[in-house]
This record gives sequence, structure tokens and C-alpha cells, in this order.
Amino acid sequence: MGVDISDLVEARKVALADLSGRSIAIDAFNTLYQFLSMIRQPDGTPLMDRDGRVTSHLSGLFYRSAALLELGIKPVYVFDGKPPELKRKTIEERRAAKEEAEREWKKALVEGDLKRALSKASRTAKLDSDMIEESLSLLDALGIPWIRAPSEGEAQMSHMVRKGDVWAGASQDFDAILFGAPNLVRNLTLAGKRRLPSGKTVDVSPEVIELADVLSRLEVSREQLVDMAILMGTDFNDGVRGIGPKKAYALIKRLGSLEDVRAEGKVLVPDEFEEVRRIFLEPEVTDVYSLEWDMVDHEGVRKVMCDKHSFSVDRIDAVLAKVLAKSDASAQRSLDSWS
DNA sequence: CTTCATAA
DNA sequence: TTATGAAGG
Repeated sequence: MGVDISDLVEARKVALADLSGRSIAIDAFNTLYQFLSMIRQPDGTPLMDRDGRVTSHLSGLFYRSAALLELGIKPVYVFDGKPPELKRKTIEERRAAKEEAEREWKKALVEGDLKRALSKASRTAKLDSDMIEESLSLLDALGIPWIRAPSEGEAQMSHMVRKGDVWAGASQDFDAILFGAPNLVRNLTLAGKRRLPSGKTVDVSPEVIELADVLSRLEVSREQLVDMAILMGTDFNDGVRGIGPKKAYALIKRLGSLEDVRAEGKVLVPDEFEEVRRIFLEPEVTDVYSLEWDMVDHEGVRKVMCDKHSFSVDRIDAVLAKVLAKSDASAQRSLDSWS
């Protein structure tokens, strides 16, 4: 979820190939949830290994990561740590929504309504600690670095972009903008198309959102953008009833800050606004990490994907062959540059 | 989601 | 070559 400021920002469409040579910190939870909700059979059943364990997240993580490497894009996955206390309510609401979706999925199946079944199933995605561990093993085997954030993954990712250790953060959520990431990539997907719940396909291409561009267009500071988000509602507070992006923008433009909005007395500013501000402006992050992209451990990938999780050896090998060809080529280029 | 096979 | 649908685990 996160904050929906899509109406307030402009994104620049890019081709995946334009991102070649860049390092990108990817919001791991956001990405894995995407895979878990989308990679399903027509009745909503996720992919599973021979032991009945869900493998949709591994399928997505493997094919996408391999393709990024092949394109010369250097991914680092950033996992969430302990959520801020203020997120508790959001987490509980999501859990309840998943249970409800689970019931509706089963109901739709009984009624034989496959379209509705798939749509409901996609909202039941759950990421457990085993799935996270499996994902980390796969990334290790692929030679892709990962980081466990002390708290919010998006905060950690944004911190790394701010420091210049990576070029951009990647997530479907806009929160990285509020956390101060200078560059955010959305729709970091391979296929240029996405199937909607309706069954229709729409073109989607990666897009870049620049924090500086957002702020200069709106003529606000990041602090003011965060204040707008608090009025609209974030993962850490309920928004003010009746206030969306337009009204939040108008209010902050006219009055300047939440203190001033409160002083005017017309809008009931959320009580916890100062704490939510601190989450976005002074988040808990770490500088203890190393970004190293290693050689792909072919045998290791096979172990995780094929031995443990029933993926086809042929398919895995075919993808790895392309990645290895690419890394051999770059190794050759760097050797050439010495001569 | 990405890949694969098949059709236009 | 591009579009579409089924399969993948």
C-alpha cells in the first residue's frame, strides 16, 4: 500500500535497457508480495513444489533477477526488519483483509466463478519466514547482495540511494520518495505488458520518479510533502476524512505545515503527526552493509530451485546460461581494458 | 509474474 | 515478427 501520491508526481518512462550499468536497491517485500499475488493458476492456486510448499515468489525472484543481471543491472534486495509500532494497525487490517479474501476465494471456487476466484486469491498472498529464508538462499546462489533493514525496507533503500551507494530504489509504493530517495523506479518488470484482473492487457514500462523534480513541480519541501501524506493517510496513521491529494496539497500550500493547519482549526490533524514525521524524516537505518555482486553459483541455484523446490532443470539451466554468457562477456571486457 | 508454444 | 493463451511448480 503505502501513500498514494500518484496524482501529484510525474514519472518518466524508460526502457529496461536504459538502466543497464546501474545499481538498484529493490524493496524485497514489495516485490515478493507482487510475485505471490500474481503468479497463480486460473483458479487462484499458486505454484507449489512437490511437497506442497508455495514457490511463486521463487519463480518471480529467479526469472526477474536473472534478467536484470543479464541486462547489466545490479540489483540489491532490501528486506523489512521490525516495523514501527505505529504500523501495527495497518498490519492487523491487512491480515484481516487477507482472511476475508481467503473466504471469498473459496466461495468463488464453489460457485465456479474462476475470474473472481483468481482476483480474490491474489489478495491472500502471505510471506512467511521460510519463504524469506528460501529467497535469501536463492539470492546468495545468484551472487546478488541483500540487506535486512533494521526497520522499514523502503527507509533503508532510500538511505542507500541518498548516500549514492546505489542509483535508485525500486518499489511500486511511493514511500521511498517520502523517505528522501532521489530516484525511484516503479514497474521494474521485464514484460512490457500486464494482465489486469479483467483479463485485458495494458502496456507497462519501467518509470523513474525524481524527488527533486517532484518537489520543484509542486514547489514544496520534502517536509511539506510528508505533511501532505500524513493528511492523506500513511501506513502509520489514518488520514483525515475527505482529504485526498488535492486538498492536502492545497492546505499545505496555503498554510505551510501541519502546525499551521492545526492552528487554523478547520481540519483535525492526526494526533501522532510528529511521530509519523520522524518515521519518514529520521528513519531507523544502518550503514553496515556491503554491496558485492558475486559470480553465479550454478550448482547452488540448481540445489535451491530444482532439488528443493521442483523447478525444471532445463528451464533453470537455460536462464543461467544466458546470465553466465553475459558475465563472461563483461569479464572479458574488463580484461581487455587492461591490455 | 515470466516463459514457452502456437498462430496470425 | 508480433500477438495471444497456456503453463510453470
